[in-house]
Amino acid sequence: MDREEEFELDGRGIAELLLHLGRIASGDGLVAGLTTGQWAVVRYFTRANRFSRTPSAFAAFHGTTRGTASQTIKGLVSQGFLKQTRSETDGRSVRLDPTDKAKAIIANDPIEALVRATDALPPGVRGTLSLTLRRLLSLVATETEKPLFGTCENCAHFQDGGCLQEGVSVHACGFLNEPLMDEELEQLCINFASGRSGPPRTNSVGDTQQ
Amino acid sequence: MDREEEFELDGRGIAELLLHLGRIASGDGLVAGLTTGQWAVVRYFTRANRFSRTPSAFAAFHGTTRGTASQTIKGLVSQGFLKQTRSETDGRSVRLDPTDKAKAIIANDPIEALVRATDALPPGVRGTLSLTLRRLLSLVATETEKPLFGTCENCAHFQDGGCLQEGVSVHACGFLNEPLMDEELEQLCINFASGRSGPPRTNSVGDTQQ
DNA sequence: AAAATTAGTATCGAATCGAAATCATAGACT
DNA sequence: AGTCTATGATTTCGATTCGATACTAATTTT
Repeated sequence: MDREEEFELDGRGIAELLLHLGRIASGDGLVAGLTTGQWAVVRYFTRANRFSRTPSAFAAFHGTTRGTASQTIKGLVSQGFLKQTRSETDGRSVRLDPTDKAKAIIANDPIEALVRATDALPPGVRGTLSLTLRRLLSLVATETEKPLFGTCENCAHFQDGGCLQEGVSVHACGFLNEPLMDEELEQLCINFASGRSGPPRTNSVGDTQQ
Repeated sequence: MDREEEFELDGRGIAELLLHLGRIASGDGLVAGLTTGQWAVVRYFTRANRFSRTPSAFAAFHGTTRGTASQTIKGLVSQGFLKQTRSETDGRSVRLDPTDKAKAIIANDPIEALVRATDALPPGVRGTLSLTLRRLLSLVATETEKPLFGTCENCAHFQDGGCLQEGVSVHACGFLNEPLMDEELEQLCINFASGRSGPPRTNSVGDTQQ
């Protein structure tokens, strides 16, 4: 059935291909007035959870310095894509939330071509690709000693309260001792710790207070 | 058997993951004295075939302007990583060949962490990944109207001379009307045209002069 | 209270990049 | 012949980026 058979590259070929694809997909310079670096910031702050929406967390995520991150963020704040609020518990820290303008411009993200191409993959292939890329990222992040970001779904700190009552679930982060809202469970977190392997969020045996 | 099950992202999640992996894998700024952009140039010119080792071809490949490409190349020439020779057939064109110094430094390529991680994948997974990435690149390149580079293996211009005698094969490029050496068959080419689907390099039916 | 750590910002210089202009060669067409 | 257009490469310029460094302020540790 399938045309194109017998196409297997070595590790280096795949690594170069992956880099090239990322480069092509992120577009030449300015798209919709934002540079490649600015797009990365907007993407991050619309994807990260509230604990991770800080300049330092972004710098760690993106593998750059805090100085550079601070500068790029400053530009986006002045353009109205991010809104800065000081932390109430820590006088040094600031949190940056994406504005409606940021959420709107995501539709013009230059990587949309890659998004569409990926969505067009067969579901099974897409699932395999997720897993493979995730595994590669884990290996590379470990080797280069960079923090690995992830979601609650397979985080060791995640505490699943199970289905409490009437379809209302209670979850929490064991690392920060903070309750989590449902939509936060799939946001990126800097405090991610690999470990949780169980099935995703169902009532199984646990000591759920029911 | 496998731990981590049920991990499937949507198209956007995968696209962002892919970009992030590429970013992390290509290292922070300077590695071994070369910048990210310079590494991309060195990689390209050690991988491309002789028809494609020009500033313009690299610019097309990398999705940048000829001016930027020319500048980066100039720096690498003066550092002794590339050697420039003028074309004999076209007075405007120059060809850039990687020096031994370039071939040697590839061992310190910052993407080696990703290369190792990819090599550690099971062969089947690696094959699937090759195909998937290749397909994504093809879709994205088409949509963004960028040239798609590829190798002779599945190029429509490839003319397989078959096994002529004593294990000596004769191949040629139908687009440039040029004979091809064996090691050139797996080098990147800017004149790649998708189309050739047959099995890789065996005697089948063709009008081979035997 | 002092020292060390952390979060964020500011500054500076080098490098990057895109846009536009420039130059030389090649090819097409009258 | 000649002219016009297209192409390959380079240069220049200005804006931006980035990393390194220094710095301020708040927090934590000792």
